[in-house]
Amino acid sequence: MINDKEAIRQAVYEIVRTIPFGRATSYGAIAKAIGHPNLSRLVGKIMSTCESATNNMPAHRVVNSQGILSGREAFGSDQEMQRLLEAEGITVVNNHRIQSWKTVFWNPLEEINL
DNA sequence: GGCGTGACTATGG
DNA sequence: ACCATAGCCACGC
Repeated sequence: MINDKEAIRQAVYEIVRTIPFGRATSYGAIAKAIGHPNLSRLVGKIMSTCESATNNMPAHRVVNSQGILSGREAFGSDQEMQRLLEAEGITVVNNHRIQSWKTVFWNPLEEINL
């Protein structure tokens, strides 16, 4: 092992960049996908420091397990995360929760275990 | 090493 | 739907 911390961050970035347009996933799902099912909070931490605006990182497609936009405060403006989601056809109810979350949800494990 | 914090999650009232 | 609680664990002080 070279550097766990860095490896995890890179793995998270890869998964996030793999989320298809118009879909979204959760912190816990990403944590599982990288083999660390208990590190959902760390995934959130990584997203908060990923500089999505300047890093080609669709961090707006990552929400919590209920489809709630728990990270919307980190996008500069209050409605930026919702705006980005709706720009790709995802409806957000009251700047809070993704509508039809069950169908919008994309499981990275399905992509990995093809 | 202790302690508070957090873009978390599951469960229960 | 909302709030509280408990488990979780890296991170920074």
